[in-house]
Amino acid sequence: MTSSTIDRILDAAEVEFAAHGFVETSLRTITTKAKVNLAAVNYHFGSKKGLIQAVTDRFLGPLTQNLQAQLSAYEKSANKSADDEKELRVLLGILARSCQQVAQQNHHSLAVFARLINTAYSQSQGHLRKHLTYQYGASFMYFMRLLRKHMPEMTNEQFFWRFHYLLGVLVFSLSSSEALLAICEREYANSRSLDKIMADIIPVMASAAQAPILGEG
Amino acid sequence: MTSSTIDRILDAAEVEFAAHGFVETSLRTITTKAKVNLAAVNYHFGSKKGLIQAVTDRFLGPLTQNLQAQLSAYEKSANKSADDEKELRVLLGILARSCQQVAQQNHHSLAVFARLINTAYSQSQGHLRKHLTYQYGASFMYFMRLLRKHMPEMTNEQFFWRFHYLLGVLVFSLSSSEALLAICEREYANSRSLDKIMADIIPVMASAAQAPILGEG
DNA sequence: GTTAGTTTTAAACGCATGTTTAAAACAATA
DNA sequence: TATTGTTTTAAACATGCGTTTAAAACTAAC
Repeated sequence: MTSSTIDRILDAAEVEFAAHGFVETSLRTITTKAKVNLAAVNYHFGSKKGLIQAVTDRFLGPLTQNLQAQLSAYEKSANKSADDEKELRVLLGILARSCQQVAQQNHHSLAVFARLINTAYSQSQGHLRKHLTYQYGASFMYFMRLLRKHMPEMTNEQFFWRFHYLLGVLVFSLSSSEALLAICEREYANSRSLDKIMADIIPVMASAAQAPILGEG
Repeated sequence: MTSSTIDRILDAAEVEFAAHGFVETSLRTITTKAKVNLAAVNYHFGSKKGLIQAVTDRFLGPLTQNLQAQLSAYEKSANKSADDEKELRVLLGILARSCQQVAQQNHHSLAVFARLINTAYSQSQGHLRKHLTYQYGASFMYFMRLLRKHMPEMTNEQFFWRFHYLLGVLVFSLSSSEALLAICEREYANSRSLDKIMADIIPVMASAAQAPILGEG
């Protein structure tokens, strides 16, 4: 079967990328772990860049689809609260659930996804960020519009920044999850899980979203 | 003057590291920008790893010193509020001011520092994280202990996680600051600054710190 | 001015990387 | 079975990297 080669590469790449980042993971490591020939990556994905993009798309495609469905279901539902914080939690919960569902169904690593976003944003040139924005920007605009409704006392610019502060909680927590979970296990003899983190950060993000705005921005 | 070589290397390294990360920045790029010979890095710092550590230490040394001083001054001061959120803001403000002061005085980039923390945490092996913990852990424990006092309704473990969620806001915002500031300029025709971000996130982090704890952790 | 120690320099080394090549193996069709 | 197109393979390629070397240049002390 031909696609098993492709899938094995994607699976191995995802694991290695999550553990060691994109630059520090070599194609030789990936192809060895995937038990395929070194040249297979260039044959099937054209280049390492292509592979990274494929790993991304394999997650973001289903995610945006899932998110879109859940958000429009939410939008159609009648029982909305007047409490902004509550609605923010609902929306952030939808995002979290979407991520978890897609990750579980397709056996993807949330950590690699977070690291990807992290890398995309912190690179100053940001080819990856532009690709993501171009490809999936519309879906996330939808999510942002719904969030925006419950953060009414801000200008658009203030919302832009606040949104990225929230994103920081999510992205950093997931990016560092491996290290943090290990420290937690060692320090508190308590083995948490990524699901627990996801549940944890929803009220944190909701509170952060509603923090007062200081001065004039 | 001999130290000008060392300083020029450190300055150039800081800028390049901030822009392109540690792995993606070559010594050849650094030494070219610093207008020094390629071998100078290995002569003065032993290795690339040593250079990265030197860049770190040049910032973290003064930072912990500054922070320690400001925190003990804070601890000695009498006018404490009973309002936890207010005190959290004061403490987070001290951290922010410390970072800014040290960055400004020594002409360091806050962005590179944030990326360093980011990298240190998201690397699963985390040699850098362990070095930082070992070298500067005590100073930040002090800060954490003071924070802890105003987040009393949590277990130590819950505090550990909450603290890193807050850290996510700071680290992601600063790591991505270059990209975010550029987007903001383009999208809203408004040129913010890093200082504005630092001021912005204090109430956000304070609110996040006080978010309710769900279920049992 | 000679000497001893430090710093700088240009060149090379060894190695790991992403990529390409061309032959081999395989699959499907007629 | 012969043919065609696809996939896999092993080997090689070119490049860029961190590092090392040994000679040169410089600095300071005597």
